[in-house]
Amino acid sequence: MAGQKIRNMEEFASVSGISRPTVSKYFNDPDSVRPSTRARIEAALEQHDYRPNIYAMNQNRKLTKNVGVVVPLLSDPYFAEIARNLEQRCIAAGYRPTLFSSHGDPALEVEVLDTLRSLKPAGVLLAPLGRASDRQALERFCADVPTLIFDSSVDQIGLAFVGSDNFQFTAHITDYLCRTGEPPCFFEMKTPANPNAHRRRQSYLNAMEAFGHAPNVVSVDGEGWAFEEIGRLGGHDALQQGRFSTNTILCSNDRLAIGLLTACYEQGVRVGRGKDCAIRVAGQDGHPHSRYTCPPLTTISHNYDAVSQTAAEALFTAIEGQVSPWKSTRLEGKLILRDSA
Amino acid sequence: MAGQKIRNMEEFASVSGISRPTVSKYFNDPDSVRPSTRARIEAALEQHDYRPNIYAMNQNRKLTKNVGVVVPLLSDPYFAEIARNLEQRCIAAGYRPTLFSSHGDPALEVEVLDTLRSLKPAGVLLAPLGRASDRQALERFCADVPTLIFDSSVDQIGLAFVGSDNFQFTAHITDYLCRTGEPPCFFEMKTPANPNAHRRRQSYLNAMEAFGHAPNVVSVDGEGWAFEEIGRLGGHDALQQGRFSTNTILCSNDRLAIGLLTACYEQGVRVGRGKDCAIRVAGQDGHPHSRYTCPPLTTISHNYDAVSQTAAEALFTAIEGQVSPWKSTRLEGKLILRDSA
DNA sequence: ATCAATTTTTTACGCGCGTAAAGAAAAATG
DNA sequence: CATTTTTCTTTACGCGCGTAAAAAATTGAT
Repeated sequence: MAGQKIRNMEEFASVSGISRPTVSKYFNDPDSVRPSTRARIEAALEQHDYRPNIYAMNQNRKLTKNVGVVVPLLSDPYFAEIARNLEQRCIAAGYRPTLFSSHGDPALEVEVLDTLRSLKPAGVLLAPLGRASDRQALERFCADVPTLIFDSSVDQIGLAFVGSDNFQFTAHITDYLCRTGEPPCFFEMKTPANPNAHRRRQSYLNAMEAFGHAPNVVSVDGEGWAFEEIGRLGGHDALQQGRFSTNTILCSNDRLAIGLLTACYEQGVRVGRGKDCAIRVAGQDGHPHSRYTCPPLTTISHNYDAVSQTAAEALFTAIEGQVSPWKSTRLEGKLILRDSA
Repeated sequence: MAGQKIRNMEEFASVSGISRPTVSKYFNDPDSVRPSTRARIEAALEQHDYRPNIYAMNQNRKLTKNVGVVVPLLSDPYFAEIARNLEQRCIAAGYRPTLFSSHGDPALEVEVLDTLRSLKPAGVLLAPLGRASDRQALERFCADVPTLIFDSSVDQIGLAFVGSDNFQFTAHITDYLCRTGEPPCFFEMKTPANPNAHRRRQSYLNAMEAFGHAPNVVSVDGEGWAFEEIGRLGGHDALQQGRFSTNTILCSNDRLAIGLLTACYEQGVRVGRGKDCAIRVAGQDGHPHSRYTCPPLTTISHNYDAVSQTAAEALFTAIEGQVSPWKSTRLEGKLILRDSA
């Protein structure tokens, strides 16, 4: 860190003893220059700490190294966690990730895509809002920008889809619940934000039929992304009205389950698999918080690492020129047994 | 949206009938041109949807419209929520926010600041990691970039500090607990990540002295930002070893309380203010999740809106030229009574 | 209508870098 | 060693826009 301050690549090139175009080439891809040249540049880099002006860089490059990461709701730790994971993978692969959240609002999602477009990203990892998304806006965006859809699939949009196998999720945990006690009721939102919810309900119905049990879907009112509150209020209603036909409740997702647990507590209904417990409650997602509910929540967890790795790698190979047909990858979840069911 | 595609400001200027420098002036500040001119530009804007190239824009502007928002841990819904709030305020004020998280890692925090520096932001809203932060790196950054520190104060760095009044927080809730039952023990991490924790402990000691009660600080081991797990494990130990001298526990923060509640559940200790409950537990922060614990957590909540509004406005006025001396603003919290205490 | 103040137009340059082309130098090959 | 291949240097242009300066046009008030 000695020497005078470097103002631009011209100056840096001269102190490093390499021509500017070669230095430019190095910053675009360090492997594209001879090892000895690379060493000289990196030696100079250590002495003079210079960083290329990203604005001048991106202005002329046909493709930037920017990658957008978009999630529907960043205040949901599940998305925050997966976003963090994706972010790290982008950095490791030499890209510059930028994080966006639609905050549950379709209009904001469109705005995010517009902002993203002006960033001229090399690619985008997008978890759409789902049902509320502006389909056409998504399609137009995907036509312009290499976009990989994750978490929640919308038609056959983008380069590919990577997410969890919701059928397997629900089939697996329904199976577990049936084998260990009364068959579950299914607790869900009447108008879920996320298309995954429909798959889970269908999978529940299939699994129950396979077992020869009568299904019981309890759908509760509520719009938006405040799932806990929807689960709590809906849970109160359902409990008071005796809408649960068995002592076991499988929730469409963990956040709904968390709200339902609160409702149970508030009604004095003991939850768990102990003798003294009235009902069992299970969730789905492996939400970061599910470990700390009371009782800790039995759930089926996304394979966070595998989903984000598959998604990131698929995007990167697409960016780097590999053309492959649209593909949907759905990864299995892992049952996490805790005290609630 | 008719007409041919606009490639650059030159073309847009010609279709709008205004000269390019004036159009440029408009995009920099719509109010800087005559209303009639502005109307003509905006009319053209509706017909031709053109957006200036942000890279070319930012390259030459002395000051960009970028604002960095940095939080220590985005997967903590508290920070996610405040980040969302700040983001919206930036957009409303005509800035372009970019969100960063240090993910609890001091090295990452430094990297974030480096990345941010190359974005040449007009200003930064920074919630530092706290104790683990690289003080020197923070100072250097603040010397280069107008930075407003929020949530957790580090010396007298940056333009100003805006956060909550931790003394008031703890004094207020300690007061409540003392008046409604046994005086509280104080449950905290031995080596807290955040300097606010020290203020809260001190405030607890002061309050207890004022009441003439003997204080009892229970400090538990654990490094990092997995507060729930630290609270759970520490809670198990403390409960088993009988380290709580009264039936009331005030936790240094809500996430620790959430972990402690789980420990209580796992040990079969009933929490709440009912006759059949063994202990009372209270938290501090008004964490988004605190409503849904079992029992719902009594806590003292940050004034999210006021903190983010004060922080954002202070930054904007500083960016817009107002020089004012360093100042610390600490906002009071509001007690939220629920069933846990 | 007249004059001053404000705003816009015209003209021109530069920002920092990508990138293309042609020639020089270095490395690899035989 | 001569030859081919690869890499680097030199030179040069352009990207899209900010911005400065001087001239022209518009506005507002007298």
